[in-house]
Amino acid sequence: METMTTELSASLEDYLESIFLVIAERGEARSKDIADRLGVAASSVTNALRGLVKRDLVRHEPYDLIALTEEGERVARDVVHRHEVLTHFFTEVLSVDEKTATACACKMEHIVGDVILERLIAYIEYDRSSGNGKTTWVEGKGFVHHA
Amino acid sequence: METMTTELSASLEDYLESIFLVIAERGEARSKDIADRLGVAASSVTNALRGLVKRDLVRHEPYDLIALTEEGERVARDVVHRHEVLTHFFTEVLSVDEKTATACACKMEHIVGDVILERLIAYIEYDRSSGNGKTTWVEGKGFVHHA
DNA sequence: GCCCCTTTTTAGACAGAGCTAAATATTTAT
DNA sequence: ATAAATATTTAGCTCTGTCTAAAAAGGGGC
Repeated sequence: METMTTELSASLEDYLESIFLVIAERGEARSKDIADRLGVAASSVTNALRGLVKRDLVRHEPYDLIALTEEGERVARDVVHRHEVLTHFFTEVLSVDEKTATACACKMEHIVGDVILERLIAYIEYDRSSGNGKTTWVEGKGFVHHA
Repeated sequence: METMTTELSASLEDYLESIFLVIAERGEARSKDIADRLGVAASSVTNALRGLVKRDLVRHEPYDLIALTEEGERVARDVVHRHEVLTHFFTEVLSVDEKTATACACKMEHIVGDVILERLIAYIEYDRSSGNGKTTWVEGKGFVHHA
């Protein structure tokens, strides 16, 4: 049957996410933007684009702008979503600093599955809508609940 | 200077962890045990051992048992620790089922840094020593606090 | 002591993802 | 309009980490 859609690698997810974000920020995306953002060589982008085009997640003619397909945009949004939920959880619930939170989210976004993501979202919500007091991180004490 | 200790890869961390656990369980570890546990070919283990020996994390003479160096044991314990904390957090705090928790922990253990790990530990402790009531996951409702 | 079975290692291939250098397009500025 | 600057692609290399097949080592039973 060969409908075997190989699972998207962490690397390709990163490229896809970058393309999505660059388009969101600048209206269009070229190779160089992606290379700069990811800190890789331009040729690595060309290379990754081949993989993404092959999987029908990206549309791209040589030397032209980079565009996402419907499916590509869907997947990209999903990665971004995972990234945001994780960052949020780390900063809001665990009181971790932005930089550390983002760094970890960047790697975890390729790993975390639906079930855990759902629970993290629920936990953030629970934490936010604290009708039962607030839990905060206190240096030297750990997490503390204030009524 | 070349004292450049390259960061241990996720893959090598997995091998190291397996060696540690097999030794803990059976008293000794051979190639085959590791291959079976990780579900890889025997030759992949031989290969990985080269990397671990080179980094002085493992002692190994051809055809002989596999042993950890002091440093190797330290690193292995650290990986196992991260694994356990993560699994714990997922099952205890997020009420995720064992299998899903373990699967995610297996990947995250190679990623999560000290700061976040510390916070997770604190959160587990906070959750456990609930002198302020208990927070539990309720299907269809999310997390709920019981006084 | 020797044969057979299992384990381990070697050898060689391959895929993924990165790099540099060189070739080729495109864009911009004079 | 063309030369210079910039961007993109190609070609070829490297490193990990995996695999399979074949060779070599070890261990037991008899």
